[in-house]
Amino acid sequence: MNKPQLIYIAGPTASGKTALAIALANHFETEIISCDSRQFYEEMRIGTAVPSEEELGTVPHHFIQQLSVTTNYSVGDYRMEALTLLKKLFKKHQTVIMVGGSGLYADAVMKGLDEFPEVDPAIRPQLMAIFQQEGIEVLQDLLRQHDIQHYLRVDRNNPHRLIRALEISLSSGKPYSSFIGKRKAPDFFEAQTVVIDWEREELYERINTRVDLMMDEGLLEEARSLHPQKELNALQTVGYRELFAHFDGEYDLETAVSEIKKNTRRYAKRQVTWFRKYEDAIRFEGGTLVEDLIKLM
RNA sequence: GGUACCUAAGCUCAGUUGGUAGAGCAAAGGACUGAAAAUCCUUGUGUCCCUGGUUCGAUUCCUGGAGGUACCA
Repeated sequence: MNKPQLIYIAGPTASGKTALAIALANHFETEIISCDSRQFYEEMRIGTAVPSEEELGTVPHHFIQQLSVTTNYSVGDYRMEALTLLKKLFKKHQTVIMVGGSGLYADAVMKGLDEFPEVDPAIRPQLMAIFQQEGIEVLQDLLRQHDIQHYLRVDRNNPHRLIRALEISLSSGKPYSSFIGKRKAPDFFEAQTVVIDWEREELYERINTRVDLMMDEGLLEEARSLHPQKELNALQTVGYRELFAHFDGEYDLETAVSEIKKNTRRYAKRQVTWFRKYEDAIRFEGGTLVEDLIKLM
């Protein structure tokens, strides 16, 4: 018997993934799982462009607004839940659609993730305090002591990377690098990626237009209600941060909106970079008829 | 209409005592294993407005012109 198939719809923000995923799900009479790390949070609706009520009504969606912004959630959690769900879905469907712009999350499902030990939650705040008070050199020195191998290959100016490696090394007593390189891709399905490409200029036009639309739909109010929680990880998100800065008096509203547009464009660029490495992906120009793509597959 | 100042990278500007130029921002490229819409790295050739002149050599000095800004009429 053929293995079931996961079709992953990738593409930068505002490329039209949602509509394509729904069209494909209808065609295959199946369901959709999201791998958009911000659409998980129920309090963020407008700024993350979650599918409309109507769209959600047509096809069953999973991992959409199932969490509160106060939840601590990570790729590891997502991967486990997504694989469990996929096993269930594949009992009913030969094909399932995954859609979303968080490349790391998609890769965690399709290519696997290494197993790391639980970390003591007290460690990260301590490391962050060291970083803020004493500078990154201290983190670099610590990593050199605890994991010389990883020290030699990490991006040493990146505090997130240093802190993650250190919290694993310190709480397990074993170097971070001793845990990596063992991951395996899950073998109970085949994955096929579809990447939506746009001319850069056209994509940027779509982004600018969409940000204006979000403002019309009430993004300002949505952000205002989240402002008191602005320190939460889930709220380190384009479209919210800039408005928080506006509420804090850092920008006038007009500047905040143009910053949102700029930061969204930059985000899209990073996504494009990530998706370029998907060598086996089917690529097609944004705006192509969905019917043509279905024929192609 | 007159006077003064300006014209330099996509934008805002620094600079060259005459030897063809560099910052910030924007932008582009890249990395990515539990913070990922996060975080981090790399990248600056452009008729120095046009036209004559002086000079071995002009983006730089001088003449004329165009556009802009301010003030005076």
